[in-house]
Amino acid sequence: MHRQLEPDRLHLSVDGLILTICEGQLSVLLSRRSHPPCEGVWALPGRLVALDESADEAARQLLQEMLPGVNAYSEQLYTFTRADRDPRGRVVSIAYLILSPWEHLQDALALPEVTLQCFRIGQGPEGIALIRPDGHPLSPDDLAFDHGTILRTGVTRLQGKIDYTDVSFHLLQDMQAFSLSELQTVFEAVLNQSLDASNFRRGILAKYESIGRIVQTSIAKKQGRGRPAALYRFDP
Amino acid sequence: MHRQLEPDRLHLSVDGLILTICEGQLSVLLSRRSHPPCEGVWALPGRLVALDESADEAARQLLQEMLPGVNAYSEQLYTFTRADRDPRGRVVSIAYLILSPWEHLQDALALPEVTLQCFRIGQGPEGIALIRPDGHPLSPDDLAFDHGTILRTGVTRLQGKIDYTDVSFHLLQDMQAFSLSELQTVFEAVLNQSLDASNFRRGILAKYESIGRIVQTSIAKKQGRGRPAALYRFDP
DNA sequence: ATGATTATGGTCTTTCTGACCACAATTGAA
DNA sequence: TTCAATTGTGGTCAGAAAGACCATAATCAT
Repeated sequence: MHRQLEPDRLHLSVDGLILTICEGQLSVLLSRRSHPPCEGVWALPGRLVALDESADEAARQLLQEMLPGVNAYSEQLYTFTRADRDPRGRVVSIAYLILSPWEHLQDALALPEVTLQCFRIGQGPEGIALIRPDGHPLSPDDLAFDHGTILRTGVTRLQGKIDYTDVSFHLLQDMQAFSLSELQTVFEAVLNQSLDASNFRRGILAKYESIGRIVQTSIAKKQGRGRPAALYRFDP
Repeated sequence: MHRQLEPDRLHLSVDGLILTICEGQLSVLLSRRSHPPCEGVWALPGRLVALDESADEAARQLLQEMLPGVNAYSEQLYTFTRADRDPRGRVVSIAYLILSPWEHLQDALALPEVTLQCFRIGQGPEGIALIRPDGHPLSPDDLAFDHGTILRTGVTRLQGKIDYTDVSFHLLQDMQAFSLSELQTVFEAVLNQSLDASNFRRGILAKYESIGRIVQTSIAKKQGRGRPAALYRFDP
């Protein structure tokens, strides 16, 4: 896996920015590097692209290796090409924005061979910060290589497209049976602001129910306190 | 320039999707390939990325080579990585969306060493088509490699961000002295629909004049027929 | 002068948005 | 059991924004 990179050659890698909503907070999965460079530093999971595979395939393969069994939404985010971004040599990285419900990730993270850890993404007026599982804060700039830039780019992109695309549904535990409050939680975590429940529901239903992309399955969920929520199904 | 690509190695290139508004129509600059593969076929201008330069630098360099003296707006569009996209071998291409006022391009296109040609982009219900300078139509799929896909991706992206970013101003002849009709022409060409002049002006001024990004230079342009238009300056 | 043309400002109606309230349906505590 | 707290759902209402449309201003061609 950690074979030497040849100098004077261009290498292509994919890096996965795996985002999820954990306990109501936007979070990212990071792995601690076990080899130089940046040994011991937290980084996005990455992988070299083989000569016969596309970047999309490589990203899917990466996900398979890092989180066996997880089938997540994935889209190309941006390509990072600074010549000095990797001290080993010329490595161009195509970053992928990967979205998955926390419940799916949880199972994979429990596997012994999986080394990824979940960091909360705190969003303040000065930008974003990472909160380690033990509560310790971390700056994006503390990540390996230019992964802090990738993180910021990805979060901004996600925020930018959450309300004119369908990405939010891929962060739901089950897009075939979700309540509007669950969807609202996704929006609030991504945008880092609370939304009015009534207006939110009106907006979502106007956008999706009128064209049949969302239908009420009329099954009432009976769980926590409060009135049980109606469940909906999303048509991707 | 057309040195052999080595097999079993990954090559990185940048392709430039140079868009402009020519005679009120969205247009793209293409070059006819003079060497195999795809000899004689129209293609986006492209260039290999050197080992010591970033893709942004390579794109700027490409522009310098193809259109000396033109200083255009440029942003990364998407990275195309299909393993079989180039018959010569493994070539990953980072596409750049490049926007320039037609008046600037015109000067460069007149130079004898410049071989680019301007194609109108016709937008119908079935997608886009290219109109050669001689009036002959051409499908995007007739372009070399996957350049048709790049073209479609770029046009869609431009349309998507024209009304929440500042890209439109980079298609104006002079963003330091333009009339609102000129800006409206840009919008109409990109979106391929006519807009109400009154509502358009209200929208633009509300978005930009209130925060000082646009200021009226109060110089009246005296040219064609009709009432002379007030000129504005855009602060980038 | 006169009509055609383009620019600009305004109205009016409809739609969308945000703030807010009322009530429904559940749970947990008194 | 009753009541308070909690969560979900529907509605109102005012203000903002968007779209259709008209009126007028300032130029040019004839």
